[in-house]
Amino acid sequence: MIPLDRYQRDKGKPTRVQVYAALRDAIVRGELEPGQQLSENSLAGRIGVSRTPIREAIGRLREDRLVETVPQLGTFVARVNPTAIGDAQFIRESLECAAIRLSAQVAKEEDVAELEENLQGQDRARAAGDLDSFYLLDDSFHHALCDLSGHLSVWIVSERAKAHLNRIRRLSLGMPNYLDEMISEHRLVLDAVAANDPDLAERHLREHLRTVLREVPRMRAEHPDYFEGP
Amino acid sequence: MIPLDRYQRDKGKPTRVQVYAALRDAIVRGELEPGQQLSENSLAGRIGVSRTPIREAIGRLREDRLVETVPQLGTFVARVNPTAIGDAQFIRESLECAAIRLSAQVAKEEDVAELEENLQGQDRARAAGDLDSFYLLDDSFHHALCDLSGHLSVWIVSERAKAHLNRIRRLSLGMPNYLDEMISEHRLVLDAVAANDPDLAERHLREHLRTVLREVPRMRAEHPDYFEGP
DNA sequence: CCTGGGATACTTGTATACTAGGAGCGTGCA
DNA sequence: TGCACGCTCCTAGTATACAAGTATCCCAGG
Repeated sequence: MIPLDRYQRDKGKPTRVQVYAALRDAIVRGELEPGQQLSENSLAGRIGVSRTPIREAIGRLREDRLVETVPQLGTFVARVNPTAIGDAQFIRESLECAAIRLSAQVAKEEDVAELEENLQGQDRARAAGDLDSFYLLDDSFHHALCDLSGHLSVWIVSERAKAHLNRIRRLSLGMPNYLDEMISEHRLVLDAVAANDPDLAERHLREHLRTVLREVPRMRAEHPDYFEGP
Repeated sequence: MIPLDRYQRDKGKPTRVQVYAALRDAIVRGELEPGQQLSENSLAGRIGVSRTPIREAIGRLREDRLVETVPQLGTFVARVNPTAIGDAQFIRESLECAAIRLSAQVAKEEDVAELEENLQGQDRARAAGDLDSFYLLDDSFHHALCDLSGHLSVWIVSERAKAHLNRIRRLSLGMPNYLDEMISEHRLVLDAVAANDPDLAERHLREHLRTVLREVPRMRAEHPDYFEGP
């Protein structure tokens, strides 16, 4: 259930970081369902380490608001919070749009070539219907665009802040025509960056990011138990 | 040396959160100097709790990049990293400027009145030469402006991301005329918000935030041991 | 049949014991 | 004198033991 092996190739005892990555991924991918309880003891037993590293991993998840823990009672996978999604979207949009303005100004041919290759990979993943690969390529695409700005820590901050948003993103991939839309929007963004046009790049990126957000109501209708509150 | 009592009024055993807040404050205020070693054992003994809550607090500080730990060797207060400052400034600027655009659109009279009161407090703190109070009021001012946007988690993310920047901010307060400059810039921002002018508010805020950044070279000249690498 | 109380089996939080590894110093040998 | 080896102490990392609190189930009693 917890895809630890994806983050732990060396087969030694997993570290807290690997435990964190595995749990986070399992939550974002929906393998651990909202509301489900995460027992430190059973996780420790199943993974084969003591409670200490498990606790540290859960502590990070708590800061990401991916889990909620009630003292002396239990730790539970958080439901998706619509307010948190809105906030995450705002943060993501602010950071990525600001970054891409710089990126568009400094992008060299080789940078564009690399992004181009990624984009073709997205096309292949779509043709193969491989949602997992597409999700990873999508992330790499935005990550690379962000890093081009030179502010490497922006992606790190953004990544942690948009955990709730990622859960929606992951869910949305199954919608019909959604991948086509994503790819053609990525194309527009990349072309603007290649043309070193910050204004156009920002506009297309902002539009693209909001496409994701527009899926929220549909996701909520399809997976009502994923969401919390009003 | 560690002002734990500032975060722990009830005199019970301090929690990990209180330990984190106290250590973070001590580092930002410069009471714990860059390069200084933080021993989990001695901290635990001095504060009167076991290593476990200390470790969790140090774990968060590590994520903030305020400390660096070398396994089996020790944990050390990080030196201020110029790259980290640049990144923090970029993140802060992106988030706060985006937020204030919304804030300026929705600000009501009572919001402005509250900010006005804060601003007068800043004036009193300047007159009294009370840097600590000024720093707190400055933070509240930006915090309140940010929250007006409705995206409450923006401040939380920004706060954690700009830890390195805060260390500079705190150092800069001693510069002559610096407080006057801060206050008059706050005035410009607040007036633009009161006038519900997003563009003007953003422009003044961006200008204000960069004033802080301009102090970095001077701080580096005065406290060379605070900084790392080129 | 319904309700109340208590044992019990969980939970997280904290404290402590143990492990592995690096730093530094002192001693002994060349 | 200088270098090298080894011992000792300290570190973080991990495992385990203990404490405190909550939900649940079962049984007794009305």
